[in-house]
Amino acid sequence: MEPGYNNVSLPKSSVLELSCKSEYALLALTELSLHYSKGDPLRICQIAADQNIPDRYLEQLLATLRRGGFVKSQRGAKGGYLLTREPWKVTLLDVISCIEGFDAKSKETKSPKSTEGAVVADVWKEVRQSAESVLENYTLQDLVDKRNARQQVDLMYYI
Amino acid sequence: MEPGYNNVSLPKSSVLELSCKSEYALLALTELSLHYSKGDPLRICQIAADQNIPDRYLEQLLATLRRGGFVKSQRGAKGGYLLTREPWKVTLLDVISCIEGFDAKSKETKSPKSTEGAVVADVWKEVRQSAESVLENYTLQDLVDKRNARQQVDLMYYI
DNA sequence: TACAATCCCCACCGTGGAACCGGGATATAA
DNA sequence: TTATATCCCGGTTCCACGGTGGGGATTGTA
Repeated sequence: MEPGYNNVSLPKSSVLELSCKSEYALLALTELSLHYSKGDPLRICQIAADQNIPDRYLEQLLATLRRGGFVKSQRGAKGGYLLTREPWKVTLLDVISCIEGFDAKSKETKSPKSTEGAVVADVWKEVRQSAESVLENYTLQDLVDKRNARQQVDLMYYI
Repeated sequence: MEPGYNNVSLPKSSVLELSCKSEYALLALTELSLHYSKGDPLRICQIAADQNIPDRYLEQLLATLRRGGFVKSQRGAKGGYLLTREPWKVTLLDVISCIEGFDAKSKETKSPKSTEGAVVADVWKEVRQSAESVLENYTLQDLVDKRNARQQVDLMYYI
């Protein structure tokens, strides 16, 4: 058998964690959401500096988000990025699906041959759906709101 | 900044998937659960053949499970592996935590510096807990039961 | 005691993704 | 035209995963 993956119901993957990539993307989109009411674009290096993200890496992620229709870009001087949708209309699942690219991945259940394999695959599916339902219940606006609430608390502790 | 990981609340890793490793481990433990009432051990190559798992790889996983206290081994001729606990007392979360080794990982929240980082980290945590709660609600015995139920159905379709 | 069966341990390899970095082309405002 | 941005293509490093190999230790059985 060739190296790589054996015939199981799983594609590749690893642990039950969300990637740094997705976190960066959400941080950037939060920043853009905060800036949404004003119509001027935000530069990559601006977002990167504010959120402490390597700018060249962020560039790639924003490109993915642009292809996914979450942001639009304006090139040239005074250019940058803008949200295309209202922050309260974008769920975290939307974003993460785009970044991790598992839209095209929902078809790979691979028909596990053993009965046990199918049973485990069912559990896997349930776990994933449970995680996705959490992500589906938050929008970018929620992140902004949580951020503001937390800053209030931080401020109170500071005084 | 040196290459590798930037300072975010996430460790490494990737998507919301469970690994092949964990699936193999659960399949093997299901097999051992089926055999639990009889007291004789199961050989690695036996489990591997039944579940279609590469035996040399399964050996490593069983070693991990042994160190985790889920199975015990009997060496020498007529040796093999046995469950140490009753199948209904072992949750899938127990097993997967052992295999993926994220018991020692719950401390690495890395104190994200930005408020937004903390907000995203909260969501991450919630997602993880949601996934874990699903895994916590199933035991090895449940896998056996689901397997038997599914085999009934398969049999009906066969007739 | 010899021997075969079986687990044990350590080391290795290939692949693919994550997280970056660089350089040059292109578009745009001033 | 020039400074400022994004765009695009590529490369690099690191590491976990999936899998393989070899030799050693242990144990039942003849």
